[in-house]
Amino acid sequence: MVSKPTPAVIEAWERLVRTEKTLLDKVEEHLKRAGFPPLEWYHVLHEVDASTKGMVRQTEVQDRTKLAQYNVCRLVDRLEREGLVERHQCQVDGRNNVLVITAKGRALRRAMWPVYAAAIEEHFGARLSQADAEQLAGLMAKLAGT
Amino acid sequence: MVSKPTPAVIEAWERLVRTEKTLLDKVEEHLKRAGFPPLEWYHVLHEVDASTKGMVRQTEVQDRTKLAQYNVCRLVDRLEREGLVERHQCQVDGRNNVLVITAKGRALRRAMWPVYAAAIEEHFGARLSQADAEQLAGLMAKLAGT
DNA sequence: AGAATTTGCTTGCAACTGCATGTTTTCTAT
DNA sequence: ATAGAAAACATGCAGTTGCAAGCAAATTCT
Repeated sequence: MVSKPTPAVIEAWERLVRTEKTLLDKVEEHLKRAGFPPLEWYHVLHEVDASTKGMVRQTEVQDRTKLAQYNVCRLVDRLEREGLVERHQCQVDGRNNVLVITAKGRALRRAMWPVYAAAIEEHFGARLSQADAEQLAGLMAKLAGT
Repeated sequence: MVSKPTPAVIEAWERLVRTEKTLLDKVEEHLKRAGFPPLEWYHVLHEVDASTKGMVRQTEVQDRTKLAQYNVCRLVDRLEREGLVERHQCQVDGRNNVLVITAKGRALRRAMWPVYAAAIEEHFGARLSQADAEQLAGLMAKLAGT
């Protein structure tokens, strides 16, 4: 049986939802002002770039970015069209796509990071102590289970 | 000058973004399964219903939901089309719209709440202690400034 | 007062998302 | 070995969002 949320929980939820949206908007705005594509592009490029030898299965990206399957599919379409990643069929399991980041893709990711990082720091990091950051990470970990 | 985010800050940021998205998806899914409209509808109805005499200026809704202006405009279009709110021109300042919730709108909001609340509790509240919830609210407050 | 600016809201168009479904490849159970 | 189920990806269509531009009421400045 599921009981009702306490007022403190509701309060925390509302703040979480509102604050996170505001932060994302601000970060997106930084990227846009710098002439870069949306945050999701970065996240996908990051996943591909960060994984072994710059290749991942598409489904892996899905899991890690929490994007819907069809959104990853179409986002990869766009990335591919821009020459930022390549899509190959997996040799081992023919159902999978293997994504490979290109030099251009890696360059874009590298160029975006300083802007992204500065935005994170300005709107997020600068307002938190080290302990705060760890606390927040801990709370998110609690929320992320199953 | 803006310095770079520390690893702890980056970690917290990534977890925040990913976890929040996951939670929102889960909550949305609950509403959908119960045959209700999206969360944003609830949020807007909530703002209108919760304010004095069930009316607010549209711009107020914008501020409180953090939705873009054109999104509020079009979301209100849909709510109006469904007979959930009414849009009137403000007597005092002709630029403003005043939103008035209808009986139907109020009823929908009331019907949605138990489902929404249960989802919040299941995926969020149940994983946090009272102290956790307060801590999280506190952290969000720090992040929400200016 | 009259022009210029600001504020609040709307809208055409293009891009993106969600839903439902389809296709192909692999896995499972008999 | 084979039928049935599942996993991974793609896609047509309708609905939603973002951008840029627009309009109208109020405020500010000269």
